[in-house]
Amino acid sequence: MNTGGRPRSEEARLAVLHAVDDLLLEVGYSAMTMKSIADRAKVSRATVYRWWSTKAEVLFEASALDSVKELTIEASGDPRADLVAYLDALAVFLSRSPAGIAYRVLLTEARGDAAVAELFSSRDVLGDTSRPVLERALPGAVGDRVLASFIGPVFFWAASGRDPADLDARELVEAFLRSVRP
Amino acid sequence: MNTGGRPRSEEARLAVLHAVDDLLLEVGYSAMTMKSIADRAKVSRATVYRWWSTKAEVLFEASALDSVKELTIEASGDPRADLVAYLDALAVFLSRSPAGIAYRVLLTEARGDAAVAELFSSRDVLGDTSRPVLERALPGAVGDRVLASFIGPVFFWAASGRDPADLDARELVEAFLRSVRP
Amino acid sequence: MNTGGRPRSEEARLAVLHAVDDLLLEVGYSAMTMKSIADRAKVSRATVYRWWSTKAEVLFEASALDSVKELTIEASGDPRADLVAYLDALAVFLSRSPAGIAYRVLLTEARGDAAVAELFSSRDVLGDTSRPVLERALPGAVGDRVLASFIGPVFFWAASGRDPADLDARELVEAFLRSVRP
Amino acid sequence: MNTGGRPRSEEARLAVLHAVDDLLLEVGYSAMTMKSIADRAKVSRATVYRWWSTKAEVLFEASALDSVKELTIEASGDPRADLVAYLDALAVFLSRSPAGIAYRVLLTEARGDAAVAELFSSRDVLGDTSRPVLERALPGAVGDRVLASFIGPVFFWAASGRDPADLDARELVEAFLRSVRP
DNA sequence: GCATAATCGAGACGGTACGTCCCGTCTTCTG
DNA sequence: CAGAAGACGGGACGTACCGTCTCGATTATGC
Repeated sequence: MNTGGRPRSEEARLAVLHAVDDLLLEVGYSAMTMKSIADRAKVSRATVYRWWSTKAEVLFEASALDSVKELTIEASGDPRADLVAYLDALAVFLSRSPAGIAYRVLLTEARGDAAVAELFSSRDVLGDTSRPVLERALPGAVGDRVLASFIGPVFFWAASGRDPADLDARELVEAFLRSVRP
Repeated sequence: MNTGGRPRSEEARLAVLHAVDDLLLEVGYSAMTMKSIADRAKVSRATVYRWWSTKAEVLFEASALDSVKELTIEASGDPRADLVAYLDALAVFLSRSPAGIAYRVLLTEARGDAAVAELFSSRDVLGDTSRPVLERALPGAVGDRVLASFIGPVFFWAASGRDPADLDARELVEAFLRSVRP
Repeated sequence: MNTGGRPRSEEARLAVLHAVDDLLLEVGYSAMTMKSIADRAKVSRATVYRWWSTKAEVLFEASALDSVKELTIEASGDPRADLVAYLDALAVFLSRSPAGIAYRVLLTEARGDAAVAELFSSRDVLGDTSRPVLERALPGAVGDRVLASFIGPVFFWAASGRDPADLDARELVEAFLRSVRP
Repeated sequence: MNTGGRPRSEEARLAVLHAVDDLLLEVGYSAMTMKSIADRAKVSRATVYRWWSTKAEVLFEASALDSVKELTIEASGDPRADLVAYLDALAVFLSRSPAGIAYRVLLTEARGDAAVAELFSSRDVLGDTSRPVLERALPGAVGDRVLASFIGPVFFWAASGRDPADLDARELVEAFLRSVRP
């Protein structure tokens, strides 16, 4: 058996992923086309299609790694400070980071596009990154409801286009903690 | 003076708005095209363009009226019950109602499309409808932060595709009230 | 029986006919639209359609009168000079006059458009105007073949875009006369 | 160096040229649209536009080769017979042949459309094909005036919709020769 | 070193939506 | 009634992108 053939160009792969990041910020999701991605990456259109079926897929791969990286909070020893740090990171992520913008866009796309929904089924970025932080502060009490109460306010703030700088994460965490501990 | 001209067809207007509602649910926002709207509404494409510039605009008009209607909670005399009713209505709105789906999609579209962002600047549906209900329960204390804490959890729940039936609005309201009243 | 009603506006009629003449020269036949005619004539589109079915019809009416006028040669007493005068008039008509341009365009349109062909069946402008002049020079000898020999060279000259000033009508008439009188 | 790219489809090219020929006869020039050409040729509209800017350009290419072919008269040894043969061919060409119809239509279109006029500047089909035949009969005497006298009558005959069968080419040639040789 | 094989670029292909323009018809108001 | 205004359904315009394809050129592997 011949396992030969020219190997995939890592250079091309990275060029595409970076192009997608750039274009998302510059022109937005709907104005970003497979053609504009290929042109920006200086790669042929066929090369993009060879490795990704849709722009949602490219975008997902482009943001997946960054998402976890940007939302991972090291344990500082002070669980309450970690919660504040997480919300701060989340606010910036959802409002400013290409990966976070991509996350919001793809989440919206997921409704009405089963292929995109499928991408999310394998990985719950916000849940996976927030749960450890929450567990440190509230051991054993972290269900979906509590998680939504923690993340929701910041998520809504970012989604509705408000400035993350106007958020007071410390105040939000205190309110959150009051809400779970009567 | 001649004020002439054939009057606008109300029939055509409504057909378009209904077509948009239908298509949003059936095929989703990005697969919905101006052509498919016109075809579904049995209206010429030019007629759609005559009155709306983009599909975002049609969608906004189609959902604006319904949005307020679906989120308006009559004062029952029990402010706490009204909060519960609002969150229930909000969960259904964001997860199931065409108007609510449209709201989420347009909000995402607003980032990176100034024209869509402009549409929202004139009308803050969630704020306008929730603020009166909150004011009845917490007179004088309703800033943006409090509003985000109230709405956020449900918004996140719906945005991440979770079932609104699994939400316990009563519990959410109690947690919310604990968070604001130390 | 009611014979009342507002009478047709002669002003509008003339405005349309002049607009057609102007547009034919300025933008050519195919770029001339019913809308541009109406706009140029400062007349409503419906008014144009009320009196003419197609732009070919307007053009025909606009050029019919002028055509005969421009090609009618008074008998000078010298039949040969009249032939020269006719060819000179014909060259200018076909190359420069709006009516003549219209004539050539409509003649081409006639092939493949029965409605336009119909317009010509009632009136043979070139035949009607040239025949009397020819009869004066060659009594009794004017068949279609002779007429074609007389008109043809100038017609071809104009049709192929050559300058009418480069034509020597006197020489053409002499050649023509040599050709018919052995 | 990469000179790559999928090669042009000769099949598509011919399908378009034939479609144009067919449509010209069936529906005429103005009713022939770029869309109808593409549909008839079973080719995408973009493919037509990729290679030709306007329907005039397609039509020109479709008729150019045939035009010369249909109007080329082999020297028979009898110059006078060759002139008759040319006029016969010309009459059929202008009245019946798709290429000839196209020639007449484009010539009319050339007035008022500089792009079409440009097409003709590179190639004078009637002049190029008739001049050699004329030179054999009248060596050294073939100017534009003589050429117009030779071609004009047949051109007018065809342009005004008369039947080419009613033309007597032999008689026309004799008249022509009388006109040039006193 | 030389076939094999997969990648890469370039760019044509059939297709579809875009937003615009004009078609010819209509509906309403004004003169 | 005529005429102006202008909306209507329809359809072609020329452009852009879709996803697929067919090339020649390149870069690995394995004989």
